This record gives sequence, structure tokens and C-alpha cells, in this order.
Amino acid sequence: MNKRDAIAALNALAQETRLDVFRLLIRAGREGMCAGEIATALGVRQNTMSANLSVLATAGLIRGQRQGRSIRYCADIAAMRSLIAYLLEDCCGGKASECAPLLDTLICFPASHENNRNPAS
Amino acid sequence: MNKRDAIAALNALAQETRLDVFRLLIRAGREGMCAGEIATALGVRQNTMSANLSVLATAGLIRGQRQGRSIRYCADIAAMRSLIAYLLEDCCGGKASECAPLLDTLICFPASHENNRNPAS
DNA sequence: GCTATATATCAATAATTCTTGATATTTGGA
DNA sequence: TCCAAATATCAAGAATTATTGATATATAGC
Repeated sequence: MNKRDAIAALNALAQETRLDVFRLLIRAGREGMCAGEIATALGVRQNTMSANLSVLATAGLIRGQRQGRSIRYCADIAAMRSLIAYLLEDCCGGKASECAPLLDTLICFPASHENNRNPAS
Repeated sequence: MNKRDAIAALNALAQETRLDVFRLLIRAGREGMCAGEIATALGVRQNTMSANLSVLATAGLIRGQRQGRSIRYCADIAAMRSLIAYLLEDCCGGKASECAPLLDTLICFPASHENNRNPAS
């Protein structure tokens, strides 16, 4: 991960439709979803979704694989990990003891990992 | 964390100067850095830096505290954690065993956590 | 109160980006 | 080969954002 790629990835996620797509694909897991399904699920026009999927794919956050007439997209969690590593590089002066607690509630939490006073729309 | 806040944070990070600032403050740890120091360190004009610090602070990614004539900024790692949790919510269908390995090399790695073929500029 | 330092705000220009209608490309099936 | 389905590309208008010079605000020291 370098600065240019990080900015591309962050920029890709910094838009409502694309953020929705990424999170949808994160939830979809390894099975992924086809472009049309994604567009329907989020109520976005076909060409707009195509452009947005292209931005996410170019940024490396999702990967598409053709299956007949459709293209099935999956979130690239490794790319996400790489981005997070770049963002938090040398955090806490490299002292693991200081930021390790931050990881505990991070991923694959069962339910109430946060107060969630203001749930996502 | 909700969608609006996530977009604000991602957008704040999706710009070269602000990304540099955030990573600089991550490295600076709890001590933080003053606005002027940050501007000098990154070679950015005072008013441009002020605007960018404002974007990061409004997004909740950094916090500023006045110290005499200066304002000392620190990265808000908890906000970052909250953002990551939002992005990866329900990843791997909630099965911790599938994405736990992704965390191992994530934060506070000693040295070679990545191949780093293309180091950040 | 006066001056210097540190940071913030303002207004305007320049640049980027998003969406959309129209159309093109690719693939599967008859 | 012809048609329908799925996705991609193009060009243009609308909207957002970044930077900058100038200026304002806040604080410290005298």
C-alpha cells in the first residue's frame, strides 16, 4: 500500500452509493453479488452503478468475475486490511500494548460492539 | 458510527495533505503536534493547513486542544476504530474464524508487516 | 494597551466529481 | 445469425471541493 492507492481507496469509499456497495459486499462474504443484484438492492440506476463499481474495482476494494452475462463482485478484505495497516502504521509509537485493546471489538463482533445510538440509514 | 459520519471521515482522509496529517499524528501518538509544527513538517501553507485540520477535526478523526497560542492536535484512534468497525460490520457473515487472521498483522507490527514493494512517498 | 505569534475565516477562482440519457459492447439462447 | 439480457462507455451539465491572498481572531509578553 502506498499513498496514491490509499487515497484512491478512501476516495472510493467516501461516497454514499459506493460505501453502501462495499458494506453490502462485505456482508455478502465470499459468495459476493452480481452487478445487477447490487444495483437493484440499492435502488441505483444501471449505468450509475456500473461507474461506481468501476471506481471500487479500480481502487482494489472489490473484485469482479464474469459469470455468463453477469459479473459477480466480492469485497477484497485483504485490500481493506492493507489500507487499515497503512492508515495506522506505527500507531502508538509502535507500542502494541497501547493500541491492542482497540482491536478487541473490531471485527466479527457478535452483536453490540457499539452503542449504536445513531444507526446507519 | 453512521453513514454520514463514515463518509465525512473517509472523505477527510481521501486527500493527500489530510492523509499525511492523520498518519503523522498517528505516529506522534498521545503527545500530538501543534498546527504550526504540522504545517512546517508537511510543507503546507498556514491557511491551507488550517482548513485541512478543520476538515479532519470536524470528521472526528483528530482532536485539537489549545495550549497557549498554539493548538495541539492528536489523532483520535477510537474514532478510527469506529470507522473500521462500520466498514467491516458483519464481515465474513459474522464468522470470526474467517476474518480473524486478517487482524494478526494489522496494527503495531514491529517492522515487516507487508512486502512494501512500493513505499509511501 | 501595544505588538508579535499562532491559528481561523472569507471570497473567488480553478479543478474535480457525480449523475444521467443515449448508446455501445459482451454474452447466451433460439 | 438474430434477439434479449447484462454491463460498460461517452459527453454534458450540475454540484462539490481545494487552494490562495487577504484579513480577522485569540493569546502571550511587555
